[in-house]
Amino acid sequence: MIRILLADDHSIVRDGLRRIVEEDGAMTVVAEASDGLEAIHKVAASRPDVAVVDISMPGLDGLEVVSRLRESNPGLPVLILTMHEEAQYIVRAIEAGAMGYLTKQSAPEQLVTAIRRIHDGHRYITDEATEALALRIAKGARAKTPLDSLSMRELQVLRRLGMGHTSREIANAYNISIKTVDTYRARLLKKLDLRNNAELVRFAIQNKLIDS
Amino acid sequence: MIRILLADDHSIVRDGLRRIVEEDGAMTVVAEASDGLEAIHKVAASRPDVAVVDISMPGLDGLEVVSRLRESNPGLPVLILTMHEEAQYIVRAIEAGAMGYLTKQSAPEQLVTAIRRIHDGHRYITDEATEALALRIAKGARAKTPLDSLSMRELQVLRRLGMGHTSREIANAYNISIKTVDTYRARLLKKLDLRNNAELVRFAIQNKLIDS
DNA sequence: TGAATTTGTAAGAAAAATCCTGACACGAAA
DNA sequence: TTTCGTGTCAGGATTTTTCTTACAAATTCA
Repeated sequence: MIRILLADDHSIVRDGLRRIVEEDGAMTVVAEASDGLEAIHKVAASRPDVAVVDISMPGLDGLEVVSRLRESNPGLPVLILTMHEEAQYIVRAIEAGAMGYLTKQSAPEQLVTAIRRIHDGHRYITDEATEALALRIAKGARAKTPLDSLSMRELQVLRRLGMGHTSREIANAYNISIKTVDTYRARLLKKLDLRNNAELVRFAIQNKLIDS
Repeated sequence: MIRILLADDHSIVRDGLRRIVEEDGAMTVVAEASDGLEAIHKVAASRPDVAVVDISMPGLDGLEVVSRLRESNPGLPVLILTMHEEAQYIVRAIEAGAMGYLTKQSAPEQLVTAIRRIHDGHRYITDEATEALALRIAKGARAKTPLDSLSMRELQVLRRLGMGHTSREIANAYNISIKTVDTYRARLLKKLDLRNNAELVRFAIQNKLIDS
């Protein structure tokens, strides 16, 4: 029996996922979390075999959760679930240490397959994801879009700023100093050649980092 | 047996919803759609008793779908599902003619309850939604779009803020005090129910006040 | 018509964010 | 091995934001 932790901030979605997973007799959801921090705590408490984590959650986002779990539970394979099919996230997710990446557009069977695969120690990456990854490698780390030049932290901060979060909120979310957030902001402005928050927001929207 | 049409562009989510709904023995999903247009076609083809429609879909969005169904199938009650808990959408959904409004943060049982309620000819609005609606009505009875409630100056300032201008620049442009600009900004935030510049920018972009 | 509200204008004070400069450790790359 | 990018943070000067209050003129409502 594969023991699973589900993290998604939409309880209806989470519940649906649980039913999909449990319909396969060999899997069971042992814990659910509605935000990143809760996910981390519940992993510690219920020691699942696999974690399925939505990328956009309040508090700690999915990427951050993966990073942290990588440290605290190196053996735990994490499957990233997302609504965004943008390639950006795929690469980030893999970099952060996710073993699988699945969009919610995928067929339900893929969820089950993906869980089984990563539980067996393999990676599960959808075709689109593979393509994006391949492309990335083919281009040889050469920055195609300005987005590629951003580090993970920078991307996270950009996303949050785009959503209208204040430096303080971001600092709290990631447990870092406001000053640090400030530094990322400065680096973002420089790298993206923008002048202020308004332009950052516009950039984030244009690049579909946030939903409209 | 309540016959349901499900429209959501994420098939995993859709599948989860279907399982939730069908677990209740008295409901069955007779059609699924992954975008707005498909939803409208399938309503015509399979004549469901209730339509459950996600608000954010490619092509026609949920609100548009509701509006159209209102014309073509006046008797069909529509439940709007959304990830956004923002008040804005609630009001618009009701205006568009939705009989129910539910966020994905809601408990799964609420979905079943909501479907049953609107099938019985009632409305189903969550408490948060009700509150938002009441607030809206209490505040500014009319006001077709929030934009209509803005004065000329406010609109000008909104535009500039959206373009990334600082209060100082705006003050200079119109030969008024920074403090005055500041007042407009405060009034904008209040009228539009926004919290900060980032949201103002987003609003300006969404309402096509600036070419992004 | 008279009362209430909106609009355009602005100040003061406190809190928060921005800007700029510098720093340091660490790992990866050149 | 030196440089570069990243993640982290600080100090201090400057701006911006936030909140509150104010008031006359225009407008709208009862």
